[in-house]
Formats: sequence, structure tokens, C-alpha cells
Amino acid sequence: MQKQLHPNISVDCVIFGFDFEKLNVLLVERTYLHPETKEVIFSDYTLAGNHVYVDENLVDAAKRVLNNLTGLDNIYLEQFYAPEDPGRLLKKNDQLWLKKEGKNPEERVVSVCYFSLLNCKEVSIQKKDRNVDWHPISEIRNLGFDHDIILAQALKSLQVKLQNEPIGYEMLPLKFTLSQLQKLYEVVFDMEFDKRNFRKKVSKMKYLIQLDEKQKGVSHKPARYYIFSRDVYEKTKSDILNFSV
Amino acid sequence: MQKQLHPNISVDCVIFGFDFEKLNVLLVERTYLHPETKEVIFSDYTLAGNHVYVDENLVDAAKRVLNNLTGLDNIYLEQFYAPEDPGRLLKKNDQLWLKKEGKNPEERVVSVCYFSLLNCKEVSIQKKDRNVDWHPISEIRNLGFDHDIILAQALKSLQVKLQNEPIGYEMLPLKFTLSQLQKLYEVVFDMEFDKRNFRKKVSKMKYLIQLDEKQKGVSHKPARYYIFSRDVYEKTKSDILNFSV
DNA sequence: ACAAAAGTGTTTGTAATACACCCATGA
DNA sequence: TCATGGGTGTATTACAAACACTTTTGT
Repeated sequence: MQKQLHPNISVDCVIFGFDFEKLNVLLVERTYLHPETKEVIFSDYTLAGNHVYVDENLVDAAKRVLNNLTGLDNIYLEQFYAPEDPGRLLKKNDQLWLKKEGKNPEERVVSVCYFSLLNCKEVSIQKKDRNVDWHPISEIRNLGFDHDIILAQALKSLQVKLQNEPIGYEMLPLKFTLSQLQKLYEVVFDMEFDKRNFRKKVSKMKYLIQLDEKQKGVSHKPARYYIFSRDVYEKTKSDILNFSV
Repeated sequence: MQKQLHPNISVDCVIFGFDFEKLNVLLVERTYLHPETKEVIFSDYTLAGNHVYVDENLVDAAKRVLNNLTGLDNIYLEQFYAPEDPGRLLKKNDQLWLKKEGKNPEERVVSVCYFSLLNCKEVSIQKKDRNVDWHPISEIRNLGFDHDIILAQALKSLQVKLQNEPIGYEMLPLKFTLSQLQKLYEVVFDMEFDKRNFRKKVSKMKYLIQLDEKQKGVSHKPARYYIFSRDVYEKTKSDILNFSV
């Protein structure tokens, strides 16, 4: 008879942010100094995460992490993965770090992972004592713990979700231009689209509503603003599935 | 400072089975008898699940559940969800049941859920002392615990996955006919497809390979057998994504 | 000979792709 | 007047959808 597991539970959040140019992820710096000499032993980045409290809903724990970093509530959150490997925190640097943080490095931690979507320009990151910042997804590598794996899963889940639901609006301001929307799809899928074909495609989306208002103060022809209507979307969406492969 | 959670961890498995006619799910009967009078207080069904052992990979725990029920290894397994609500086991019947099973009904259990795919005709369910059996998905309701929610999520995940990857073959024998394949897609998506259009579509899938062998002993024109070639699939698949919505 | 499912083509509409120029604004 | 990004249309090709009859087998 094997012993049952009673691990610590945490949530890890892959916080995607779009800045109208590229897709970013919010990372927390992790710098480990030698206990005596204070020289830098290693320095890298991790995703944001936190432990789950007794009687706390998992998604509420993720909301807490988000609120802590941004001061915002009502951020789009989507659960996408739970790492499976019991050895996920056993790399040397991770063990050093956990010890330093006053945690038991031997203890297993089961994480449930969420991704969330933000517009970088509209949030101010609450740094507090931490060094937290946006990093372009194309430049991220060698994250701490198993966070490279989690991030790769998150991106794939975001792509699948964005392919099937209009969640891109979560990463844009209320009013946005079609070029901004196109750029968003381009950076998420890491592909370029033809402007005319893109506009033809989105013009079929009834829930994308053109405003009379235009950009101001730009040194080129001002673009029209659009808004996303969740209302129209909910009323007109169909559940038709289409196996493609 | 809130107290950190150290819950029990379990895996729940939504075991889908195709019997060439409908989509089924493997359920375990749960009958609670009055401790003295032995009259039936309630009787319902739950998904298969089990606790995770210390140092056990989560997916290995799910494999253990599967192996326990079917005697098989190497079954297709896909993690899809972790229920978030701390109150997921607090319904009256569930509490009675947990007590009867010698568990602490107050203890929080965090589950990670997997779905798996089988061909009903090719597995023999190892019942042991339990009443375990296939149930047509269209007839399943009022499962124990929060398993209705888990099942609904599983079906949606299966649909999304089947739409994007040729995993249907996991629910068919090695050799299958196109009508069987079509029926599989029909029961998963709960839609009917036109035979000619379906065949036109799958004829574009290079990894679907026609054999010379035909059905035998059927009282109608015998159908040709096909096999799925994972090899060809891996070599020819493209990652092109296509946002539709 | 009959019942049962297998197998097969054409037409029509809609969506995907490729491609190039003029427009409105601020500097 | 120039630089910048906004905005637009057409032709071609590929895929989706609708639809009915003949074939092969066992009984």
C-alpha cells in the first residue's frame, strides 16, 4: 500500500500582454546571491505564481496573483494545464532558491496553471520589492523551475483558444483599429497575414462593430476604431465544429 | 496570513469508448446502503478515479487507474482539466459516501482529470468487486461528486482535440472501415455527415491508408479496411492555424 | 429476389489566396 | 512635399454542401 500524496498546491500564471508590437509575458526576476559573499550565483526569471489557501477556489488563487501584480480584477483567465512530473522542482538552482525562500525543497508542489490576457499599455505593474516586467515571448528561454514547459503549453493553448473564440479583444483596449487586431493575431500565431484578406475575414464577424470615431494625432491617415460586442457574439455564435486535420 | 493548502490529490478519468454505434463512458456504480437496515439510500454512478501516490507522476496515476480497469497499458490519455471549487465533494450523498469509504469527508481533494480513448469491443473491463460498465453518453446524468461538470468538459476537450488531430483511431481497431470512422466522428460531434462528402474529405488525409483486405461474412457488400499511419501523419502534418470564429 | 450497407460524381456556393494602388494626416 | 500607415477590389483556386443511384454480399 503506497502512501497518498498531500502536496502543496500552487497556481502558476502565464500573463500574456500585447503592446501593439509583440506578445509579451510577465516574468519575475529570481536572483540568488551567495549567502556570505553576496556574489550572484544565478539570476533568471520565473512565471508569477502563488500557493493556494485552504478553502480557496483555484481560480481565485490565480485572480489573487493577478490582482497582486496589476491591481486589477476581472482579468481574463483560463486554466490550461497541470504539470505532471513529481521532479519538476528538483533542478539545482530551484532547490537553492526554495531553501532560501524558507520552503521545504523536498516537498512536492502540484501546480495548476492559468494564462491571462492583458493590454500592456493599460496596466501598471505593481513591482513592490520584486523585479517584475514584460518580456517579449520570442526572447524568453531558460526560465526557472519547469516554467519553460508551462509557457510552451500556454502558448499552444492560447493559439487553440484564439482560433476558436474571439478572446483577442482581452489584449486590446476597448476601442482598437483593425491593424492593431491584425498585429495581435500575427504575434500570437507568429505568422503574417495579408491586410486585405484579413479585413475581408473580420468583416464577416458581426460582433466587431465599427465606430464613427477615428484616431487622432497620428502622422498618417487616421484609422477607424472598432469595438467588440460580447452581446452580439453570444447571440450569433454557432457551435458548429469542423474537423480539419 | 492564510493557511496553505495540503490537499489530497486524485486523478479522475473520463474513459470514452466507441462501440461502432455510440459514444460510451465507463462509469462505476456507487450504491449506499443504510448501515443497519441495508435498504438502498441512494445509487448512482461516478467516473473512475484514484489517489495519487507520493512521488507518482500524475499521468502515471491515471495510467494506473486505466490499467486497473482494463489490464491495458499504452492507452491514449490526455489531461484536460482540474476542478477549481473547494466545495466539489460537499453534496450530501458524496459526504455519506466518503465517510463510508473511510475517508475524511472534510478533506479537500484536488483532482486532475484525464480523458482516454478506447474501442469498447477490444477491452474487457476488469470488474473485480465493482460494478463498472459502459454507459451511452447521451443517457448519462446526475453523476456523483462534480463528475457531470468534468464529463461535460471532457467531451468539449475531446471535440476540440479531434477537430485538430487524428485521435479518432484510438477508438477504432487497427483495421477499420470508412463507415466506422464516419460514425465515430458523428457520435463525438453529435452531428450527421454526408457519406460522399465525408469520404472526399478523408481521402485527402494521406495517413489514412487503404488495405486490399475486405470485410468478411457481412450480409451486404463488404467494406474495405483502412489503417491509420502515425508515421505518415507525423511526416505530413502541418502546424498551420486558421482562426475561424 | 430481397435486404443491407458499400461505394461513387457533379453542381453550386462560399471561403482562401495572391496581389497593387490611392488616401489622409502630421511633420 | 514627403513619410507613414489606412483603406480598398478582383481574379483564381480550393473546399463545403447538397444530392441518388449502382454494387456486392448473405439469407
